[in-house]
Amino acid sequence: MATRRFPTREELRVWRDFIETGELVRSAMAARLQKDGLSPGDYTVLLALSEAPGERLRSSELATAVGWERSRLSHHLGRMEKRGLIRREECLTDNRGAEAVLAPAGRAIFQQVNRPHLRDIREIFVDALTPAQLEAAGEIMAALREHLTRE
Amino acid sequence: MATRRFPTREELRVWRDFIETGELVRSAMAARLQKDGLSPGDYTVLLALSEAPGERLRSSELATAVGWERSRLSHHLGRMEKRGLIRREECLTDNRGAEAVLAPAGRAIFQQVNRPHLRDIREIFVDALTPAQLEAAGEIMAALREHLTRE
DNA sequence: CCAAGCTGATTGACGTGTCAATTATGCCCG
DNA sequence: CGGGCATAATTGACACGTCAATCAGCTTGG
Repeated sequence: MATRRFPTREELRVWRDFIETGELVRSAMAARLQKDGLSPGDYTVLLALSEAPGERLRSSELATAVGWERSRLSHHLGRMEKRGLIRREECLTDNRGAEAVLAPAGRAIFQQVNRPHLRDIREIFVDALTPAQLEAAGEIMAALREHLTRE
Repeated sequence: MATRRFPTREELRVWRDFIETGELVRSAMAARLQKDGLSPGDYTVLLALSEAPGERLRSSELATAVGWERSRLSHHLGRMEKRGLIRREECLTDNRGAEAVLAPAGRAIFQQVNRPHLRDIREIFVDALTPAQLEAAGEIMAALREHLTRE
């Protein structure tokens, strides 16, 4: 079969569903986190720092750990620092470097939020799908990623 | 089997893959549209207006057509108007109302961008998946949506 | 050694999205 | 008819993300 130039109506429908449902799911999760005053980004950063040795990471390591651009992380850490969730310290081994350190308030809110958040993942995502669908979802995401990075 | 309290490691992996892959795919598409100077939001609005009778819609109809909150639409239309992509006119039948009208520049850019965009959907999304995966994706999105609105 | 270039991180400008407040008009009931 | 409530839309404040520019410190080849 020759490569079709344009998607069919049905393919287009699935594409739009993919985009819109993704937005719906993310915003549903964001709303739940927001009740405890955290954004999804906040949670991501707090999780990474919580798991890091000494609850601290170089900015660049943190950036690759969460898959963000440096600049995005820098802005986000600035906001989190202002709220007292993290501290910034200079790096001893490289004077250019900066380290982000989990602050007490950050540790406290993370511990308070983590288990409810895991339950929310189950309620919003896992419980919505059959085991077969969940497996298929994993494969679909892998295929999309693979295809994207292959270009 | 009793309802598990927390997701398993594998379920968590799929959840994170779902979120991250969604972001990857959306940003890949955004990058392609950006080459023609359009954001995904711009495209959505231009598409809706192009298909509307008279290439015009009441703000509230446009909002429900694209599934946005009023306020978001208002901000976005403001930016698009500043760039000359749309015009705003008063509504004759309801003095509170406003209509968004496709401007010549908006029509031109949309016609220029639409076919390449459809090709991009095929390249980024459709071509990455087998027909079975595409069908499964549709069902998974439907299940997630259904589950969300059911709460 | 030291200038040139690379790397780590921050900053500013700007587009985008949400929430709450505001403005203006329509509509209904007493 | 007119006070009160609903509705249409906008606005302002702020969080978030990207891009390009910047700055400081490391590193290396001539």
